[in-house]
Amino acid sequence: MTKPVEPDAGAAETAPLSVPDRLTAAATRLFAEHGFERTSVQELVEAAGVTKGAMYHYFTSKDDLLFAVYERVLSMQTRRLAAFAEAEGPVARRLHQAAADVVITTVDNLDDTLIFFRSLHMLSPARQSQVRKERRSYHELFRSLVEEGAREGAFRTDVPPDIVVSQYFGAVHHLGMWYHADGELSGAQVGEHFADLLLASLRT
Amino acid sequence: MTKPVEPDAGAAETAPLSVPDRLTAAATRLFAEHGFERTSVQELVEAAGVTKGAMYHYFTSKDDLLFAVYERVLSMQTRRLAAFAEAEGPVARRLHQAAADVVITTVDNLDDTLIFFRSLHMLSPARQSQVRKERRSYHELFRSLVEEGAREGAFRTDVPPDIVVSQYFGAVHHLGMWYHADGELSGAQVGEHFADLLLASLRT
DNA sequence: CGAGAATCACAGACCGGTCGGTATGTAGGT
DNA sequence: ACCTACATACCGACCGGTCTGTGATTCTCG
Repeated sequence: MTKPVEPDAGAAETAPLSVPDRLTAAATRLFAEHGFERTSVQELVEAAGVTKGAMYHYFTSKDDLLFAVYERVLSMQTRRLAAFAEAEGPVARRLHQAAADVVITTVDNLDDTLIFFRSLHMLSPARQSQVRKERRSYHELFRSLVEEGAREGAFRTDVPPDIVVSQYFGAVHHLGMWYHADGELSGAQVGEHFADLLLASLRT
Repeated sequence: MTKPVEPDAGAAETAPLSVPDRLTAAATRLFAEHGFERTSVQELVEAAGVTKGAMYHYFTSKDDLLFAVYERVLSMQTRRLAAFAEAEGPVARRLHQAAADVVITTVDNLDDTLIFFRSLHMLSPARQSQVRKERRSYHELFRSLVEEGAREGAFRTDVPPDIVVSQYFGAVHHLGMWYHADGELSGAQVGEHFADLLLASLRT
C-alpha cells in the first residue's frame, strides 16, 4: 500500500485521500468543533483513521498541523484576490468583485477561518509572524484598490484606507461566528450585500 | 483580614481590590495574553496574589471565571447601547453615537473582547447559550435602530438589517485582532470613522 | 538479474510532566 | 459552637511527544 489504503477499510469516510490530507481534514473539523487545545492528538489521529506514528512522520508537532491548515486557505485567498486586483475595468467594479469573492471563499471554508482567528495565538511566535506577514500583504493588496479609487476620485478621501480595509475584513473574518450554511442567505448573497455596503460607504 | 489584605503585601499590584475582583482582573490579562487553555489555574492565582483555595471558594471552576469575565463587559455594553437607543433625536444621530460608542468601549476593554471571541467555545454548552442569548438581544437592539431608520426613509431598504448589523459588529469584534492603544488613532477616532462608514453605507 | 542493504511509511507502547479539582486544616469574626 | 474565608498538600487523569519495531518498497552492486 504505497499511497491509498484499500477501499472501505477505515471508519465512516474512506475517500482515497493521502494520509497528510486525511490529517488536515480531520484537524480542520475537530479544531473548529472543540478548539485546538481541547483536541488531543490521539482523538485527531483516530478521526483521521491513522496512528500517532503516521502523524509525527508528516508533521513535526501539533502546531505544525495547525499551521498547515492556515497556509492552505490563506494562500488560496491571496491568489484569488491578486487575480481580481490585476483584472481590467473600473476600480469600483474590481473592488466589488474582490470584496464579494472573499466572502464566498470564507463561507466555503468556514471551519478554517474560524480556527484561524481563534487559535492563531497558539502557534509558535515564529509561525505567528509568518502568518501575520502573509495576512498583512493580503491586507495591503486590498488597500491598494481603495487607494487607487481615492486617487481617481471615485472614492471618498476623508477616511484612512487602512480603517476601511480593517473594518471590512473584520466583518468578513467574523462570518465564522454567525454564518450558517443552512441559513436564509447563501454565501454569494451575503457577499453581494457586504460588497454593496462597502462600495456605498466609499462613495464621494 | 475580612476583605482587604494589608497594603503592599502581595506582588506588583496591591490595589485594595477584593479577592474576586483581583481574580477576574488577573484572568482577563492572562487569558488574553496566553489564551484560556494555556493559562493554568496555578499561575492565575499567583498573578492575582491569592491561592487556589481562595479561587475555588468564589468560583466553581475555571470556566466559571471565564464566564464572569464575559458577563462584566457584556452587561456594560448592553447598558450603554440601551441608553443611546432610548435617547432623543434623529435616528441617524442616535445610531452614529451608539456605533461610535461601542468601538470606544471595545478598545477600552480590548482584552475582554479578545477573550470573548477566542474562548467562547471553551464554555460549557449551558453557559454558551446564556452568553449567546445576551449577545443576541444586544444585536437586536442595535438592529431596531437600523429598522427604525429604514421605516422613516432615512436609510436604504435593499439590504437586510441583520446583514448590516452583523457586518458592523463583526468589524467591531475584530478590533482586538489589530487595534493597539499605542497606534496612530485613538479609540474615539476609530469609532468616528467606523460610525461614519456605517452611516454612509446606509444612505438612500 | 537477483539478493542483500538501505530507506520509507507507518504502528503502537510508553514516559515525564502538567493540570484541574479536592480534601483537609485553620484563623478570625459572631 | 459555628460559619466564613481562605491556605496547603495532594491526586488521578490526561496529554504531547518519543522510541523502538516492522512490513513493504527501492536502491546498490556484483
